[in-house]
Amino acid sequence: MRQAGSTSSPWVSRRDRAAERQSKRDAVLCTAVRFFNAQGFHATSLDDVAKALSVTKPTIYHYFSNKDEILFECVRLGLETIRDATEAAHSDGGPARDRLETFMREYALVMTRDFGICVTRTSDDQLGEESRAKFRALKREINEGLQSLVEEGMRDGSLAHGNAQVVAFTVAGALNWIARWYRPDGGMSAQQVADHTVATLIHGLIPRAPAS
Amino acid sequence: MRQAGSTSSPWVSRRDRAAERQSKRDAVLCTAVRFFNAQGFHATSLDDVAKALSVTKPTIYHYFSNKDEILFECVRLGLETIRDATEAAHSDGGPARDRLETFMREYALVMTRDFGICVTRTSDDQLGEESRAKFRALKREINEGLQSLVEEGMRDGSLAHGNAQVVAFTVAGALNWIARWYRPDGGMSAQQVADHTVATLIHGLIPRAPAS
DNA sequence: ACCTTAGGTTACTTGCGAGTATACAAATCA
DNA sequence: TGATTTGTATACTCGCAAGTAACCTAAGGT
Repeated sequence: MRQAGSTSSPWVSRRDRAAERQSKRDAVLCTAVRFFNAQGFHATSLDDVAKALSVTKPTIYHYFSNKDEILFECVRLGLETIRDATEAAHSDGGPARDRLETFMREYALVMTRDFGICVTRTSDDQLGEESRAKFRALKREINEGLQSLVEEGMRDGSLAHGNAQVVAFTVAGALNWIARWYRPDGGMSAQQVADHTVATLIHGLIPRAPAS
Repeated sequence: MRQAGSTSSPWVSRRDRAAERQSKRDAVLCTAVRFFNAQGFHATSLDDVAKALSVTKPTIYHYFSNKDEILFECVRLGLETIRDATEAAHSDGGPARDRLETFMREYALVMTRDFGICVTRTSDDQLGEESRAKFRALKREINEGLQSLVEEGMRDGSLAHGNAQVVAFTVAGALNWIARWYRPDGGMSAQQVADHTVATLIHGLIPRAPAS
């Protein structure tokens, strides 16, 4: 727990205390997201989460102002990872198709992890006013990033022409769905799932060589 | 309301009364599913639904034994349409690829309608014991049907070789996602969305002719 | 005329879980 | 040493919505 506090004196102060607070906050999120994914948000009481951490509910309220905030922080962690990947895909060089592929793989991997799973299981009616707005904004940002990547690829000829919006949603849907069916103990690694799913989307269902 | 009662005598009886009861049941489902889709299941109270129908809550309990049953009937209506389409796709003749394509289009269309939308917004933690089991069974049946169709296509050469399970989930994910983004007033008809999405999945993202 | 059943109402119970008031202990600060 | 801040617990409030009890009315069967 007591991480990187230069000297390991018993007098932990300022920076260290802040770090400890942060790590406890994180612990709440990690525990909460597992419950949310396993039982659903509404079916999870903060007493459940508290008990799993061997504390009581008011302790949780010491780190978060309400249940909404906890859920939002979970989805934020998932979404920001993906958003950062879109940004990387845009600033990198090379043909759009390659950048898209890299992005898709990263996206798929996030969907095999707790916070990513939470994103797809959360619908915005579970969040209050303000969180909902931020949640939607993040999702829109990601979708626009994905769509503009697709458009770029259609323009530079590395992707087949078509309705970029539909293509973007098709990709997003297939990738998001991973969160619903992937099980770590199911014979495939997360990486394999990501690779196969991306390959399916890229190459399509029908054979390449001699179209029927 | 008084439908097809042969003569339109004021003495409605037996069969007609049963039909009327059924139509009221259906009205509850139609109203409820709209609320569920708009606000989420938990955020919808049966008082809301009752008020929208200009009746009171106990009236609803006259047609359904609890809230679970209402939700389950909604998803059942959506899922059974899809399941029937899988069965049709299996019993029809012709190359598997064509049957798969027809099935996908039908699936996509269901996802633009209320009961289909409800299916993807419902996670099984919202249902009680028994309904949950039936819900899962239906979904599994559909997925197995889809997957075996894919396997058949890979065998007869009308579909590209690959991991049939991943392919099935990729298809299901892309199609299910339609329920999350399609808006009837968004410039595309349901049919167009279905066609474009299916085409994207079938042909893949990269161009067919001169692969870069 | 009378009983029964269907469909509906008003008014209630009830339980769960989010969020809070209050108190307490330990450590840091001055 | 005393004051203040931080983290935690115990024990509560409180509102909402699911589900129920009891009652009413009208129509159909006999």
